[in-house]
Amino acid sequence: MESNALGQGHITIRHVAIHAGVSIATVSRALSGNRPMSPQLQERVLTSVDALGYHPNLVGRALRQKKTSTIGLIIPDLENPFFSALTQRISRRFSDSGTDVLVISADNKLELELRAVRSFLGRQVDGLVMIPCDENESGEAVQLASTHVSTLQLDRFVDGVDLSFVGCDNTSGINLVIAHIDEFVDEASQPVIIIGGGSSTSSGRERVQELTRHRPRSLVFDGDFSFDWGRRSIAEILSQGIRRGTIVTTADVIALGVTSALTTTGNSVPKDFRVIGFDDVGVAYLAHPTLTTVSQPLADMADSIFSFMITNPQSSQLQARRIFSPELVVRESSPASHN
Amino acid sequence: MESNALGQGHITIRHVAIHAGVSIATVSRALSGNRPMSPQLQERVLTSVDALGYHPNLVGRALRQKKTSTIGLIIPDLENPFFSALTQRISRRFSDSGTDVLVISADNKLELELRAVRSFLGRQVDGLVMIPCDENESGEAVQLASTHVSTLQLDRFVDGVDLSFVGCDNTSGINLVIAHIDEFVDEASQPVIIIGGGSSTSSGRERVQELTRHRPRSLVFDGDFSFDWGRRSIAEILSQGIRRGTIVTTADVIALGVTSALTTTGNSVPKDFRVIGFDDVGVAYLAHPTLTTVSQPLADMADSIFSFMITNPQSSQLQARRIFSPELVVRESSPASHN
DNA sequence: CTAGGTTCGGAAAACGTTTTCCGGACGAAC
DNA sequence: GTTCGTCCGGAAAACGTTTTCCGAACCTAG
Repeated sequence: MESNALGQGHITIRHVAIHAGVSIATVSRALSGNRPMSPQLQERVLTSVDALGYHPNLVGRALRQKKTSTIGLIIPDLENPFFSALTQRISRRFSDSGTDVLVISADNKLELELRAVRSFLGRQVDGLVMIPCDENESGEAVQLASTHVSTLQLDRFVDGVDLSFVGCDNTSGINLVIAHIDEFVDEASQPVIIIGGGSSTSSGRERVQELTRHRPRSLVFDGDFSFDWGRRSIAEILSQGIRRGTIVTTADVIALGVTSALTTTGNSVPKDFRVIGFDDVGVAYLAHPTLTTVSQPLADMADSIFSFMITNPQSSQLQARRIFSPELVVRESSPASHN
Repeated sequence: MESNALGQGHITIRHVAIHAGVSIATVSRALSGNRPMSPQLQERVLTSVDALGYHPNLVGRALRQKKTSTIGLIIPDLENPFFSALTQRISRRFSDSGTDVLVISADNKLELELRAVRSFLGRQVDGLVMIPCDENESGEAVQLASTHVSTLQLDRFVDGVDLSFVGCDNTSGINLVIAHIDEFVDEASQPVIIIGGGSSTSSGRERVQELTRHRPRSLVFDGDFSFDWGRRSIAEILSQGIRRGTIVTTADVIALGVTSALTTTGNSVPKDFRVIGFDDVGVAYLAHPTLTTVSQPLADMADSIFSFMITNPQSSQLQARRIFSPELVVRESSPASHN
């Protein structure tokens, strides 16, 4: 395959310079437009570039410029559709900007998360966006990142670290849910069944906290952000003899597992159990029944991340906290007032 | 945040050398273990490394070593759960290997795909794995990649490019589906309704081709690999007055949209329509009804990619074609023989 | 005691860029 | 005709590593 005309390795700027009969500096300038030059000379250089199929080595460039035109994105779990949607939106937002977004999945493991941070730092990313795995245990990783590069926490934050953050207002999101539930006369002010997903993440904890604040005597089950936990939680609930109620989950993935397990076991949604999710991932409206949930403004969040990364001077101390307001989307799993 | 003890930028190997009172070369060797050295000296160096919080600049290393310990992965659409599952498996497989997997999403756009290739090549990845967006139009990107770095096509391949490939045997997968359908006496050898997802991808095309080979008079609808296309296709089918049949889709995402639209419009699955997917993504068994589908051996595929990338000498011409056999998973959307 | 080998640390080259600095050529102004 | 800018191209330094090469020191064997 090596279609390289010259004997040895890759084609470098030096080869182009020789081919065009100019200096290395000239080639660099012709390509970058960094300094004006005579059009015919530039033309000559560009012809050589094309002829040789030269592509600049970004590693060399990065070393010299101390800048990689790259930001890192660390995701706890790519299989969580909320995170993959977020990833997609962020990439899309950056796609025209000249810096590209490199993604590493931490697979929900603290060790891998830390390794990902180290890797990105070593690779000299210009910025780092991370969704921390754990509110407490991810401190080391986040701390390390933030001391070396402009870092942004996304969706979840780490306790004690005073660092920039982009996310949604979980409290107000839950308040929308509560207000919605209160429309049902039979359920108003009654305890609910709360199925949480990892109280060791800030967003998971915040959502559960706000729920229990409004409905103190609620039943709380805690697991992780997965379909499977949703399923398993229902097994537990049914085994406790519970046969009806309003189930509020802290993520759509959980809610989908919940409705699946409920209908499989012959329980009706929303007749026996109302189910409410959070995030509004794409599959939420495909579920059967379609899922009432709280929708996060992904595009706005991506915009915010973008402007933070682009405009933020490297070592700027300014800590932005951009909290976005979510919206309630009522669907079949907990239909509106008419009960 | 810059906790850097010295005035200027980052801590380099030079700072460590000065701090430990040794040469740069010694620091490098102490860290890499590249050449044996007296334990006490090594100890001294490592102490300085810790004291200063030094982390090697991988850009510098990469430039020198002509190797980045990195492979690139280009995904057409991260929101497609099959691709995100695949991504997750691949990352996981590489996680202990010292090379990390960087992901870029092409957002189903040829232009972004090409840009991603260029970016990865410029960044000197040691290998490139890509799921091409389009069987014909992605040729340029794949070609470009393959002339510069050891490249692997995944799940889909590009026409005309003779290049290594890892994927599943779509033909045998569809044959499993056909055999399954033939168990229904009322449907045996009857035409089916085929809902394809982009005949401009090799896997999409292969699946539809094999289906029409067995069921020549089938109705074929072609769209893309998305939930939404699944939904829309049903609108079209119903508008044609079709009220029962066996629907075979070429991807679970489509099938999920299909079942969703069917149940929403009051049609029963599997009573009126049987629905069959492909891929066996995580949500397939959460759907209502749970989805019959063809399961791809993701872990085996990830293993194969790993060994190709690790063992494959850079410019080795050997073209591996690792085709894995999928398995049929029968669930509620097209229950087994008893009809 | 010397010759030869082995060990181990340092100086410096190399990787592929960008960019600073320098110097030559040219034009204009006095 | 000299001087001063201005323009434009090249030489070379710099970025942070790794690795080759060299040389000093020490040890062993003859």
